Amino acid sequence: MQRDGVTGETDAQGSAQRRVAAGSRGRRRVSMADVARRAGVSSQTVSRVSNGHPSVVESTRSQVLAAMKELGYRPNSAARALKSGQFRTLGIILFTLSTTGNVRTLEAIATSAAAEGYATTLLPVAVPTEGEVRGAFTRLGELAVDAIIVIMEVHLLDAAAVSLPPGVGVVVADSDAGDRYSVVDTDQKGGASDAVRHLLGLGHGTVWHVAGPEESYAAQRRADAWRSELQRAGRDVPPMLRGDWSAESGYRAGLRLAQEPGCTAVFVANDQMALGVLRALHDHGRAVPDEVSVVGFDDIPDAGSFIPPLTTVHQDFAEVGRRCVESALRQIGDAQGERGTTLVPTRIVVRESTAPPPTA
Amino acid sequence: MQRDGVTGETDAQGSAQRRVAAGSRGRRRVSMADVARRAGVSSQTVSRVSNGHPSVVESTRSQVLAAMKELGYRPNSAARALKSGQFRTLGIILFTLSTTGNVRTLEAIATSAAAEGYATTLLPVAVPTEGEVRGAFTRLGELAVDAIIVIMEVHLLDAAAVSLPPGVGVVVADSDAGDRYSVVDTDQKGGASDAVRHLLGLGHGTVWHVAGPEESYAAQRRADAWRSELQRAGRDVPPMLRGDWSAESGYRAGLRLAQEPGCTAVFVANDQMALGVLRALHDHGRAVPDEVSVVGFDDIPDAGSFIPPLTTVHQDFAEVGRRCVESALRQIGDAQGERGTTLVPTRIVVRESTAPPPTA
DNA sequence: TCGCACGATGTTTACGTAAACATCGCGTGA
DNA sequence: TCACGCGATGTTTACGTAAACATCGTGCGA
Repeated sequence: MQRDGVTGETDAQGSAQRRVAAGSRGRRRVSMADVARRAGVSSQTVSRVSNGHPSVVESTRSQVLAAMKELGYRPNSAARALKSGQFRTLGIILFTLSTTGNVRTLEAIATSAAAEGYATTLLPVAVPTEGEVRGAFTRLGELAVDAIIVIMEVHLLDAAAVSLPPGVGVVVADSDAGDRYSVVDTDQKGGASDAVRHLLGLGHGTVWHVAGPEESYAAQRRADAWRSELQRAGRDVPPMLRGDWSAESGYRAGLRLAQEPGCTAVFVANDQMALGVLRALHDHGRAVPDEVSVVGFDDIPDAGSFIPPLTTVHQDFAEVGRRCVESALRQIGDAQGERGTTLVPTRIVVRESTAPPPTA
Repeated sequence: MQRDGVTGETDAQGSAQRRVAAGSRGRRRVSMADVARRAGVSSQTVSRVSNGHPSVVESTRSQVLAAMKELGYRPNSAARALKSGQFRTLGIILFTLSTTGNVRTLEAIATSAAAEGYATTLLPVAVPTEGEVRGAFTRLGELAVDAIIVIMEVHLLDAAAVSLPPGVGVVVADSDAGDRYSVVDTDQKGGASDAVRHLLGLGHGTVWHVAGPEESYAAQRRADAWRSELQRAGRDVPPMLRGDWSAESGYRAGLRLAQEPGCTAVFVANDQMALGVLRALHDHGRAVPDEVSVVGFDDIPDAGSFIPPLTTVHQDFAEVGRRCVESALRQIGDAQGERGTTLVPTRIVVRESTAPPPTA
């Protein structure tokens, strides 16, 4: 067939047209048709080779492969997506990359997604107002994504949910969201309880708490666990201090703790704030861990290099990311993905910032 | 026209077909044709409204808009990309999100890109071997991106460059790359020189250096600037120590520095390592800044919360990100984007880790 | 008053791929 | 020996959009 005169003529026409279509600047990308022509097969055969379809005889396959290589063929993902209705892309919506947790989770998501042949599209939302989020989702809806992973507080998601494109799965990381979405979360409660129990186990009478910002669900749950663990043990619950996750806010909280003579143990809701607390205690001559014990949360890479190395609750962000991708892909496959919550366990890492209380 | 009997019949047929096409699961997305039918116009008119084309009369426009809203129409970006040849997406290739610089740069890129209506696709490369990088680029080539921003050492890029899809612009952040690519970089040399001059200006006889890993171009340039600044001032150049950017490696370097009685000033190539150095000095009773002054590089958010707050060289990652996007978009527009290097200035932030040397 | 220009809208077509269906030829069993 | 089946390959078509071109009507100048 490839030597048929009529076909030859059609080819010539095709090329001419194409040259025109390509316009004045830059050459058009190589398409299946080009490869097909070069290899002397139909474009459908090229498609089959490209997708590893079994019913292509070896000799044909290698011929096509050679033509692809020669011409530098690369499949056009837009066309593929248009035809198949799948983009092989996950959208990630988040507020900020300034917390370690988000970054690590994102990294794990991107890595696992890549392993599954999925790309990861980022959609940062600068200011967490409802309007902003809604805008982000609208854009995501138009965006080429098969599923969306949300790394943020879900109550902001609520207002935006209406504009979620139907048929796109949503996974929420590290938030509540209960029944409406699939959720992958760290076991905040377990981790916080472990931290408090560790301190009580060392003999401290009670444990103070520097919490994260009010609007953070994670912060809230860590605080709740701290409170109920103390109550269960029948201890006094000291007033709760609040920070905004930053080391600076931790420093401010630490200044107040340094004035409290009765304070011998602190559970800080994240490592960055713990860094600030350590500095405040140090600045006011309160020795850690000899006078005051400090426990953080997250186990960021630097935690082992704090002064002193920080005892903290390790979060497995990588696992969270992996589970998010897993759940997202399952939703893509299933259409009606399950809605459950997956809890990723934590573990406490004991370093040098905790010790028994000073014998009074 | 919209009340024509034949047209009505066509409508009915269309719907039936559509239902079949949608298959058993989930409904097909609303297309321009659906909106057109509902609004009683041609799909081309819908396209015009969708793209804000001027020659649509107001009454028609609002009719179409209403139909879009009613039907929940969302443009199909795959089709749009196929037709226009543009994805409105930037691809980011990087090794790791574990360094602050990469994360901040990425964040700025994503934000600026979003502001320009571009999405950002992440392509992490787990292990920085040549093979890995090549794979990443191959995938990026198939990926739906209009330009690529590379955040990594360029010598690894070299091997991979061959598989770069033609016509896709490349911007390299924070590396060399000279003439082949457009480069946006922080003024490493200026920043490092400032750090050394600051210490010499305080009266220190010379300055030690804890460098980053050998294969890092940034580390190399910071070390070069340190050396040449000392030489220019006619000072001794102490042996250089090396870390791998981590706080832990900084600690190890700090242990060695603590043994050097003559060492009164250290320039550390990044803040994380500086954190480790601070702890090592602290552990060995060397007071900072009274006995030893320490300067970092990066100005990570926590730097002000170190013990003591760290004097460091501030990098404007946000600006780097912004410039990267700017350059990438220019390349998309131009086809032949320029190849120059853009330098983003640094500034030294003086905190409490530096002071004049102890009077011997 | 007639024709032409221009604005608004409709029709056709192509983008690159892959599913669905069609065809062709060869081997095998009755 | 012939028909049938099946594997390999080709042909047709549709995905949703937007550029290019076609058409229609209206208003204005000669």
